[in-house]
Amino acid sequence: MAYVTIKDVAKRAGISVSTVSCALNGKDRISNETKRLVEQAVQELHYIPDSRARAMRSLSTKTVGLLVPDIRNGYFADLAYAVQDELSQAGYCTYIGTSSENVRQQDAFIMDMLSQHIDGAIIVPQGQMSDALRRLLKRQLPVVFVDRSIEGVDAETVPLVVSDPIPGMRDALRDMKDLGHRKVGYISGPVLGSPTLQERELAFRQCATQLFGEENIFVESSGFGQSSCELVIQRMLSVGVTALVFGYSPDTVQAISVMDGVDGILNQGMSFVSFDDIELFRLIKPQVSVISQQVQKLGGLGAQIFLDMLRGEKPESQRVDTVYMQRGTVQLIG
Amino acid sequence: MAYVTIKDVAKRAGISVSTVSCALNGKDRISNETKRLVEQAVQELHYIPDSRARAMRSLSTKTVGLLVPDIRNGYFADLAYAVQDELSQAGYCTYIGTSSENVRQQDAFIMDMLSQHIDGAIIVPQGQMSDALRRLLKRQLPVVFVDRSIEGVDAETVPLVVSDPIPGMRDALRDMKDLGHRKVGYISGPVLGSPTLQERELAFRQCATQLFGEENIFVESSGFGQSSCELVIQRMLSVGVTALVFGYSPDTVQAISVMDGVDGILNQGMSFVSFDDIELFRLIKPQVSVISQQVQKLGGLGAQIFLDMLRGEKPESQRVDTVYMQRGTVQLIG
DNA sequence: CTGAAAGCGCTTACAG
DNA sequence: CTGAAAGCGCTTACAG
Repeated sequence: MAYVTIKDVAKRAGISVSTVSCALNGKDRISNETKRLVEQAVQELHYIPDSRARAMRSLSTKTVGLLVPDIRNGYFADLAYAVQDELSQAGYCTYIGTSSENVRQQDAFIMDMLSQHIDGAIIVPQGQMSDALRRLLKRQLPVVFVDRSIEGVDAETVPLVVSDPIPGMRDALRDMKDLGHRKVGYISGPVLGSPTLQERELAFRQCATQLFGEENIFVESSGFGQSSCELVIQRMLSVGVTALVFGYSPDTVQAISVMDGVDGILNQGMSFVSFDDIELFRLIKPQVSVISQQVQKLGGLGAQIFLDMLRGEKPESQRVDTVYMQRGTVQLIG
Repeated sequence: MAYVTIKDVAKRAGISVSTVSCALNGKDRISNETKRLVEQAVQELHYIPDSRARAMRSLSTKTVGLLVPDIRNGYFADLAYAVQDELSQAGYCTYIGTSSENVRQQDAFIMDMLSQHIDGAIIVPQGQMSDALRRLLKRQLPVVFVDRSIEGVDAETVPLVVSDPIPGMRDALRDMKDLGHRKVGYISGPVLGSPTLQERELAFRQCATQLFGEENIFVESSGFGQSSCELVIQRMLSVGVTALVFGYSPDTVQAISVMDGVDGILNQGMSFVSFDDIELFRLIKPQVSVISQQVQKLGGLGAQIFLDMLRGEKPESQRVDTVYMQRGTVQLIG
């Protein structure tokens, strides 16, 4: 079945192509009679405008690219959903791509986007600057970074939508203090090259120092591989730490899995809180206390700022407060 | 920054647009010298062909639509990843859309796809036939249904890639029998209007009857809402059922969550197995025994069949065997 | 209020 | 081996 074109509609309605186009796009003053004719022909023929052809003439393609590290990760799936939801309401079609935390794949996706002439992109960058990313940026298209940033990219040109670790961190640590904990630890994840994780660690240092004193806080600056997980926790215990903050949720998942469940950790006398309110943490018993980044909010806000930029407004970076959700894994000491 | 076009490349290389086009697409016999010239100009100018313009002239847009019920569901995220991976290797760009188990949103996405002139679509249909779906099908574009089917759609025109519940079901039930269970139950989920779930229930009835005898199998034909979950299990226990198969993983998740964890169910004296090998089932302790649909395989196969259709081959529906993965939730009776 | 014409960036026969 | 021309489906000034 061949596609119905605007020509077919014009022929059917007995008027010119340009008039049909105007009628369809609400341009000029078209007589009601003509509008009706067009409407009818469109219905009868099941005409669907070719957005590619349309895009070639107008400046906009009404498509935007969304790049996430991995769509299989529940956190990013939530983010993608929120972004797509917001954009589709504004009439934009979202291309979702997965970089697999891998520059090659990221670049391939960006080049694809570029060749599709997307109107802009929302990106969760990973690692550093890359060729394709540089090219995308040079295009001067609206681009927003969400959840993570890249060193050396000017927040003036690429606004950032990331969460502010402080509020959630502070509340979590206060809760620990209220429950009698005196020494607290932090496991920071693969902090190298991730400004977000670096900032998170800094937030811990600040808040914890204030509440517990510098001599009572302990930080393990890197995440752990399969083997060392129990070791790290043992080490923390041996210096008297009784409550832990996990800065990187995959570490938490691993710890839970390796230590024989949440209870395995608690039974050692270690309370804990994790970043990221992922589904797993809500489903297992006891539920894991978290510092939520409010990812739907991050995504929604990212999309909104993006839409603002499309409208020509000056972009402005935004922070979303993290929120501490008290659940079962921070227990009274002793 | 304005886009670099083929004209710019031609000018830079000092040759005509058509020659550049031919050189780029490997058509005709172009002299090596000319090829080099083009190559160089492309490099210098950072030329990226406009795929929309290209698509308008050729028949294909090199894009395909992928519709899943909800990308936030880990199962579909895995599926989407597998499909996208396979298609991108073949040079196709995948639009991923979420229907939210909602016909309106599904139709909006399909109409979008149609207006983008996708080369075809891979769809996890939900509910019944809809207007937009009918239109998509009428376009005679390659379409493949994955994971679910729709009543009244001819498998000749829309091949189906779904899993075969029998192998996994049989092995699961055998395991139960080996461990001493004599009466088994099945909770089927929202079976109405879902041929896949219906078939799954049938598979249970067949296999279980064979192994345990008709009088020893019990089926609750609908999934449960929040409240009745414990009730259903109690009812099963009261008739002597000691092992359960969940046909619909959201039911399992709910049961685990409501019954205070996996142990909450096991402690009542109820062993169980669930369909779908989702991440959660692997992370909690004890791990949940599952009947896996091998979703990556489903997705990959769906994409392959789709690509076959694009090449003009006759489509053929495929089955993927389910696989029973024995883990901790089927215990020795007594 | 309506239509003829030009052009978006590309490809594809068709001459040369 | 290379180039001029037509055309994909649409929109957008510009006349009328």
